[in-house]
Amino acid sequence: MRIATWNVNALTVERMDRIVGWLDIAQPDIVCLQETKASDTGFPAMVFHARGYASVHHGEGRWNGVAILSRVGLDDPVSGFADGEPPDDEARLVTATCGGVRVSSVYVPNGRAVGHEQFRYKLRWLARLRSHLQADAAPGPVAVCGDFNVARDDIDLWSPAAFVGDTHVTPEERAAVDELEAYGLRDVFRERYTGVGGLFSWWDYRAGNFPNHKGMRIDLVLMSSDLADRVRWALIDRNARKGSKPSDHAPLFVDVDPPA
DNA sequence: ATGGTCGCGCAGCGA
Repeated sequence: MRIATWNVNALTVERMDRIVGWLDIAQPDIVCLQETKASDTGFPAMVFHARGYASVHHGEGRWNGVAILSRVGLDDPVSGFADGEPPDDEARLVTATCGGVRVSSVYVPNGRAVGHEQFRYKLRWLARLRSHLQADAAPGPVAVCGDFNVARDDIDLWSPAAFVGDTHVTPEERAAVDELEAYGLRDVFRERYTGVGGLFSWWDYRAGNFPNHKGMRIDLVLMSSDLADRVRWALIDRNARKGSKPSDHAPLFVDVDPPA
């Protein structure tokens, strides 16, 4: 079973062509999308349906927006946090059961600048994600996939010096993701490429950063151990970042023996 | 060269 995550940076016409073309080539079974920037009524569910994918979308229109596509079933969808607290103002989380896996598509707030109100929101949001996972917990494997806007280690940066004092790399942000690992989720891509640098999932559009290999690894697939132990391989599909009108993120996919 | 490019939506902000 192939599980993918991709921050697509809006579902423009050109971007939809890319996504559909990528589905045809990569043949993922489950896809978590972020930054659809679509309303729920504007989400092109029929395009995905025609390719054999059921879908759930949680959107707000101009900004954010997350979705899950699945061709191995899609049940019990939940939009946003399931912790019983007041709903988040922004559409950044959607959860569903696909192929026996409880899958969440997450778009963690960017944080804007260290100390900014949006930075505090980011830290609160990551803490609340853990509460959500605990509240949503049921027996069986879990996969939390998406744009975490956190580079977990300096090896996930093209240049650690370039990010001193910036968001995405602070101890507080990294600790917030470590808390998810303490809860029992594993960064399965990094497990397969221990100590290997230069493996990025996002590149700034500006200044030729992509051809110059100036990127960050901020998109993650976190899996519960029962699933992480069954991973066969993982790949960031850098080819999908090439050419005209790309997203600024590349898709990450993980192949796993399906749960028993 | 301390900027650069996108998307949204029609100015300028957010990433």
